[in-house]
Amino acid sequence: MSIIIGLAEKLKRSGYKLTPSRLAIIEVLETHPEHLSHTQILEDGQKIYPQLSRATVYRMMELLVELHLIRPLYLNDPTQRFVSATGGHHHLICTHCGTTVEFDHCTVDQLAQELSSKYNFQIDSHLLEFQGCCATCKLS
Amino acid sequence: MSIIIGLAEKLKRSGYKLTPSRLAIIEVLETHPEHLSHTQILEDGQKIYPQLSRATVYRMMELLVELHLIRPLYLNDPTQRFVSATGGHHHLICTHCGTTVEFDHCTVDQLAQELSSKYNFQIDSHLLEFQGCCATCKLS
DNA sequence: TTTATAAATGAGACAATTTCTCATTTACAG
DNA sequence: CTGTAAATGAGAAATTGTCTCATTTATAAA
Repeated sequence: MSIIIGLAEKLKRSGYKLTPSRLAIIEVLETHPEHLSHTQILEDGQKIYPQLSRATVYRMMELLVELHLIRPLYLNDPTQRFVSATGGHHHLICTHCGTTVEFDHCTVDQLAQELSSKYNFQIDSHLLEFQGCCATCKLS
Repeated sequence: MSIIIGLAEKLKRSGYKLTPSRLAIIEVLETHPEHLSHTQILEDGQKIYPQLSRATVYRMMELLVELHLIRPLYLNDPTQRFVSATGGHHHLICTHCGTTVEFDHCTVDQLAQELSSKYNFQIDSHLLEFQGCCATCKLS
């Protein structure tokens, strides 16, 4: 699940205005478990707020990435998609059929600490993706 | 480093023809340590083989991804880039300035095994990305 | 409540990226 | 050498991403 709770509050708290466009985008993000692309967010957002424009979606996603609330990722096509940057949202991706399994349990915290001190890098989040072949595709 | 050795042999062995276009692309991939985009590969490839076309670059990258020889990734812009899918090529990405540090040491092998049996997934490769703030950006 | 103001927006032009088609060429097995 | 399927280049078309600017609006402060 990629549900991100409380985006509106976090935006507000950071000093940004809560406009109908932004609320529509947030509603889409909070109610869709998928890994949405800009276009999907635009289309679903327009069902809630028809004047929503493409430019606003791009601006909003850029803002949310800056605030570390979401994170861009690639799955298995050339489309930029987004997942929550808070909490573990990691993937097993089948490179044959594109099936994506999400898992939360992740064991890289210690590695993160080591890298952080080695490179003097403040680590905000991480993404772990395994690529391979799913059960179904293994049969064919 | 993102150097990928032996692409030509692997392609050949999988039954694909070794054309001048493909050899030019391979040469670019094998001699450039950066995370190249389609456009960069096209431009550099045309220095080796001037008639190389954009369509061929797209087709070739798609093929190499299918064969698990390279892997698409995002850094800090909406451009699709590629790294070797063999061996560890992981990243620390600064979300402020885009600086990317690459590291090889990775500690997810056991996790990979667990996931593999839990989901009956054959895992071919993985990608680990840490996002945060680099030493320079922390100062400003 | 009203008002002032910076922030945010939509619309659409524009630019870049990606996909597709199709006639022609080519690598390579036999 | 030859036949063949695979691969290619060129450019059209579609999609995705960026930018500008006149207008609107959320919100803080009066």
